[in-house]
Amino acid sequence: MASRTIENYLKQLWLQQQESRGKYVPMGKLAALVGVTAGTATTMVKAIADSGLAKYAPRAGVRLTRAGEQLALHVLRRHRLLELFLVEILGIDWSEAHGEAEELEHVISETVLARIDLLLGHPSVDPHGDPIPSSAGKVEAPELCSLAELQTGSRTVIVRIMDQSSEFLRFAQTSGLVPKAAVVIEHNNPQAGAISARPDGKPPVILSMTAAAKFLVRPCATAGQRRRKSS
Amino acid sequence: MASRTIENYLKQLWLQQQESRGKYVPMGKLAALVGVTAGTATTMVKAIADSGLAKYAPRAGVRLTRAGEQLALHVLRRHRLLELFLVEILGIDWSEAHGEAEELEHVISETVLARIDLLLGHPSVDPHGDPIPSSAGKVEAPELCSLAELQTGSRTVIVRIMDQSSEFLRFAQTSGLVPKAAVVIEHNNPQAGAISARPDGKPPVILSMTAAAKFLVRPCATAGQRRRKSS
DNA sequence: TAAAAAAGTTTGAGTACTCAAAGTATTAAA
DNA sequence: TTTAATACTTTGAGTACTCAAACTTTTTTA
Ligand SMILES: [Mn+2]
Ligand SMILES: [Mn+2]
Ligand SMILES: [Mn+2]
Ligand SMILES: [Mn+2]
Repeated sequence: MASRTIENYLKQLWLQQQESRGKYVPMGKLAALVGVTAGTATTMVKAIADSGLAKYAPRAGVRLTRAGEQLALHVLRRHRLLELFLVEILGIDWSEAHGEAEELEHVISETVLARIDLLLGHPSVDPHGDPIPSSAGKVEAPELCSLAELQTGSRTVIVRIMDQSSEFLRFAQTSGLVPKAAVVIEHNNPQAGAISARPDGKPPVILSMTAAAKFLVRPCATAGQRRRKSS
Repeated sequence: MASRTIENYLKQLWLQQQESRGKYVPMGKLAALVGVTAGTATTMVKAIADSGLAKYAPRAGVRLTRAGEQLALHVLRRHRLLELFLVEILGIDWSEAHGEAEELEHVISETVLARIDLLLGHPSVDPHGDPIPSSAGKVEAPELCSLAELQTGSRTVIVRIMDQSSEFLRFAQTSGLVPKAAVVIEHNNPQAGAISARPDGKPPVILSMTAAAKFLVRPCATAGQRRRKSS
């Protein structure tokens, strides 16, 4: 069994590989994500590579092997099921669930995980809209566009939030920008570099393009155009 | 914050001190409970004593200080609330709950613990009938007698089981000897060294005195005599 | 009471991390 | 194209455990 330290490295690696479409993750990036110095990351990555969970290319970066990916997805499944469980069953605040799950993900047994999964009705997404990998280690993340890409007058529904920090999540919650919330884009002038989005039954919220890009939505169709089919 | 290693030492120390009425716990005993060699226990105990959580008397043993006791009770509270939670909410088997809780007790936050406590309705005993320490660090364990002490013909109710091993718990469960079960003592001849107890609606179970002593009951009044008042 | 057994302690070494600081390779700037 | 900045790696050392084996003290047995 992988130690909790290694589980954290693998999970961050998987998450980062999603961002940078399969490219080698640079050491500095990984070190920052895990919260250690670059030297520590280098040492650990070499050990991880030796156990066959990743491929290490000196001075280029690291990439998970198939085995490493599977293990990472197992950890991610535990993390996301736990987040949902904490929010739905225990009533823990949305913004705190991530931090709690970060610890619990390493000590929950398969038995307990299976009961949680059952109790939640085999859910497919966590409280932030992130997909929950199956127990067989599969995830399907549909292509989504963000609030930043929608034109003035569009109506859409938020499905996923791409930031786990409790400050951002608290802001999102008080603004009403939560998964399943219907939203109208009141203004999106590319020149302004900011948009105004109004969640159903709430006052409009002003967002920078950076902030708006963190809210993934569906459907993507904008006011003037119909969107082409996507997988 | 105490590491999970130290939390385990403290908890075992507290549990053992209950058995041996406050006497110093010998190193060998502690080592066996924690599952390390005597040398390791000696080293760790010296460190624990240095941080003020225990008093170490070389070649005599260890004893918790007030601070150590409080910390131990906090761990025990987490352990027992978790056991009940695992059984009641997640439907984990009675015999497995202890092992699961052994890991979880070190990573649950105060926030999550408070929610579990609330969800369970501030319970006072765990699934084995062990009392749950209050958040202020108080436990009251009423004086109880065991099945072994009852005379032939006595009727009583099981309230607590003094063995956490999953084999013993499975045996207890299939026999019907669980907390809250009503039991009649069919035979208890001191010369035989074994008793026969019949749980309500179940066939009688033969128990050695050692096994019978693990089932704590109330009331203690036997067939022929009335029991004197106890605190 | 001396020898043997048991219980406890110390020492030396190993694992699994971690960091700071020094050294090396790669990339960007001048 | 030399120089400087950046990224990465290596080295040496520290923490928090752990064990095996040697040693010491206490208790038992003869
Ligand atoms: Mn984690
Ligand atoms: Mn999440
Ligand atoms: Mn434990
Ligand atoms: Mn218990």
